[in-house]
Amino acid sequence: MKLLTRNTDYAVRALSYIAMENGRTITVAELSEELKISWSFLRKILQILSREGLVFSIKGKGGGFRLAQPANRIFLLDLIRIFQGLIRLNACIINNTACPNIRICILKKKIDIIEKSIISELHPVTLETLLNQQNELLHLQTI
Amino acid sequence: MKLLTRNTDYAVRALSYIAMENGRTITVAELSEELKISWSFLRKILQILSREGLVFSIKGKGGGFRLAQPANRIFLLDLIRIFQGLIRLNACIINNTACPNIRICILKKKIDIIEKSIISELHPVTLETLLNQQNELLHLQTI
DNA sequence: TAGTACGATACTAATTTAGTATCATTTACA
DNA sequence: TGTAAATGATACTAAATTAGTATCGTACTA
Repeated sequence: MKLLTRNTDYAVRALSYIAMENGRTITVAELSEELKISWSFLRKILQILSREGLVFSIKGKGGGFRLAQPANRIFLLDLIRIFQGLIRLNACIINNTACPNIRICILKKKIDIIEKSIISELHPVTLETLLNQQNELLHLQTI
Repeated sequence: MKLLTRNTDYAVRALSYIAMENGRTITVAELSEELKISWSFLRKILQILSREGLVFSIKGKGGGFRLAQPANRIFLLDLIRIFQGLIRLNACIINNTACPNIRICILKKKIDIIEKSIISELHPVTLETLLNQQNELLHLQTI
């Protein structure tokens, strides 16, 4: 059971990289090189991010991608939604054409609680959060 | 993202059925019929439960399965472990040959918290819990 | 107008989950 | 004693999801 798939993971990394370049336009080629992630896969991911309005794209020579939103408006939960769909832990048992077995239903409550917990932990996490974290860590290392 | 796979789901149902028959020996054929679950799939699941010591089996004519432990000693978390492996939400990102990107590491904390929350919600859930729940519900309906 | 970049989309490959089949062994009992 | 009923072990197939690639088209810049 994975909380984040590779898509999401790479999206986070790509966005982080772009964010740290302060408005420079970044090509997939550069991202791929710097992050050591397959060019074509990254390409697809960036296309999706663009379609979803998280980055905007500039075509042609000198083109590339920039953030379409400030880092504190880019939420991890949105990335998860985009690449993995809504978080629904109980799809299997509960939505399964009306679970034919009443004795499992106590689990629904538990699962709802877990779902809420996941969301409440992840809700405050934005691209900015992740970047700040990095700065803090870097700072600590220099002390 | 599923919290429980079908394996686990069916295991719970099968064990519940067996538990409610008060020590009678139950065949896979009966389980399959009553629970409307594929015979061969159930068969495999019961074989695993047997190997893992949650039920014991009686071979030959008149044989079948019984619980090898009282219902309050059969934990949902064990079933999850058996059929899905340990709950490890961060396998992808963190254990991934040392996540090459420091900026993701704040997620580790969050993910650990979520993992703990899942475990603490599910830890108290035993077969007995699930059965009692059913009794309560049935009771309520008769009032 | 050539080259560089993204847009759309279809395709393949790998992994995980779900489900089936088969042969061997044990047991009850007619 | 031998046959049918049951599980044990294990290998296999199928479906679904995730991961990754390829290709052709379009826009932009120099």
